[in-house]
Amino acid sequence: MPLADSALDSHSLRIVQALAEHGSITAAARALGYSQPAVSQQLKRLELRVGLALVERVGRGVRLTEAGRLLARHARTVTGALNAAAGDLAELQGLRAGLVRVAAFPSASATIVPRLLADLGRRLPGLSITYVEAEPPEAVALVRENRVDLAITFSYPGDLVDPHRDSAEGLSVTTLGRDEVLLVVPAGHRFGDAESIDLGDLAGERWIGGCPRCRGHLLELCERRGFVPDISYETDNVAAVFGMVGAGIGVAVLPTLAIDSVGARSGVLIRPTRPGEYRTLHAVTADGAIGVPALGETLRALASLTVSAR
Amino acid sequence: MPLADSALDSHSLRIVQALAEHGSITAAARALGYSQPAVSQQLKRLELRVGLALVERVGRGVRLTEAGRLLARHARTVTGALNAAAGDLAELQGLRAGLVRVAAFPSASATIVPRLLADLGRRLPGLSITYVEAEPPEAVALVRENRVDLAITFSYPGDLVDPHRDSAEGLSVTTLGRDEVLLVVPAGHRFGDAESIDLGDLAGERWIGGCPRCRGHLLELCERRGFVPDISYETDNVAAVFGMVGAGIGVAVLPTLAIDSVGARSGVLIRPTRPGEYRTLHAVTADGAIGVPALGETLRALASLTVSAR
DNA sequence: TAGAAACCATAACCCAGCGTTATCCTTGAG
DNA sequence: CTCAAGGATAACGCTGGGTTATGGTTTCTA
Repeated sequence: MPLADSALDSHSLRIVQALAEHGSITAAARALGYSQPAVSQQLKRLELRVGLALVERVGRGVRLTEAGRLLARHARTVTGALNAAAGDLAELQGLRAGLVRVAAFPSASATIVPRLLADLGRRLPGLSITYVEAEPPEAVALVRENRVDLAITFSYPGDLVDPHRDSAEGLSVTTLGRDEVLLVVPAGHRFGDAESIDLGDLAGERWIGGCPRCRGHLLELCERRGFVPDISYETDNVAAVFGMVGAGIGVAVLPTLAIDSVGARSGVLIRPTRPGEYRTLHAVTADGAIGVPALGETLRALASLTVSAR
Repeated sequence: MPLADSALDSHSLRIVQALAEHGSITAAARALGYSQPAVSQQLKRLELRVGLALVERVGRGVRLTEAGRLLARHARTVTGALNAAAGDLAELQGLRAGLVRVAAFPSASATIVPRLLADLGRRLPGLSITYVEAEPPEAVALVRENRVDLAITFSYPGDLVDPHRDSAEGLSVTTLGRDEVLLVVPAGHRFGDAESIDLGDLAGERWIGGCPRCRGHLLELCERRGFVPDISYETDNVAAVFGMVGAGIGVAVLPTLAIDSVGARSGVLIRPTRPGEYRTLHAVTADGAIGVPALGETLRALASLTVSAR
């Protein structure tokens, strides 16, 4: 069969295209969600199949040869055609199934998601929604794997690990709004009467760490204030955080959604930080999927809910 | 990543397209060179990935659903783009490498191929040719696998096994000419003085079978004349056939190329059959590959050689 | 009406492609 | 000169995708 059938395939072309766009094997790998050796080996195998060099070493990097550039140009056509097919299929799927599969992190489960489901239930009774709880990296992976249509995620300023895998390649990421990060201190705390509390003033306190990403953010916040927090306990369980703070074991920072998810608790005070801290909420979908009517409606509903939540 | 990246790939689309073109999973499998379960399972996996039915059972066959037809339409674009890429790459390869890889059956090795190599050597000194001997089915497989650029094959009228695998899908098959099939009888044979010999007149003779395909053809020839040949010996070795015929052990039919490949032999007479019998010679290349200048030149040279060989 | 052929689905099995991690080498920047 | 960035290679494991075997259903033919 022709070269196209035995040597060229869409996956290989996608890799050549990523190399053309990102300039290095390492960057292309990151963009595609593979390791650097994976891309290096794939290119090597493709070169063997087509019988031509596609990349050449230049210094410590590589560049595409003429043959490689030729393939990269064709790759755009091929992936464009595949995306068009996927878009049409997704549209057919959306029209037919009227189904939107949603994933979100735990504190959204008790706050945003119930309101979203209620709102959509009223306005689009024929729409089916499935929901699974997943932290942002896992939720994004589910979108990439087409197991979920919409992921609600969050990111902190300065996050070193991008939940969208260093690149939103193949994803459509929409900012939904900000979720304020607040201090939780025991009732009767010496700064409890303040309208807001400077984090630096809590340098000597013991801290309750939250989820790994929240903890990472806490570390960064405190570092900016010039101290390293003494984290005595770590738990993802928001109610447990409240319990410990209420018992005077330490203080914590929690996002508003997390606080709202367990409701008001006696024995603790909640105060904004000075300056204010926030995390950003995102809606993540697959490229092209937004053309699916059901998903479009869901995103619009979600956006309006999170605007009013600000 | 979008559906295109995780669920849709060119290989899957090629299978959907083959089903659209050939009408059944069995026929699509034949066209693609796979077994029927292989295609059936691929379609099943694709359906799971895209989350839609692509085929539905109708009687003992299947037909494409709306989603399947949608994908088949897109498949034409995708495979067209891949073929364009392959064509450009092959052209670049041909221009650069100046290499043509040839495969042909044994009796061509001693006749057509040396003349081809000599002719091209004179006219295109910069061209490199590699040659491997292979019977037609194997030679065609080498073309399909892109291990060979050009295969010289033959077929007999009524061949039940098509060396091009039931379909020339992905191949370009050019008729080169006819190769007359002749009778080889011992010198002094009772019909040796005749200008040509009716096969029916040799019904009572003992026969020397040739290669499996030649033998198959012999059986068919004789069946048309109303008898079943008594095949005493079977060998692919043309010289051995001559030796046995010369020793009076039996008679044989051999194509002209086979006869020419070992040259004239004493002790045997060579006569045309009445009516004349022929096999057809073909040049087989991959679709699109003919655009490669070096291969184009080789094909032209081959065609002119085999025209003058008629 | 019965048997055979055509077509498809499924199961079990095997293997090669394709990802990973580990590690080393080369190049370039500071 | 040292360290970081980028790439290549090796070893390993896993899974997708092919095979054969086989059974079921449908349709055609005698």
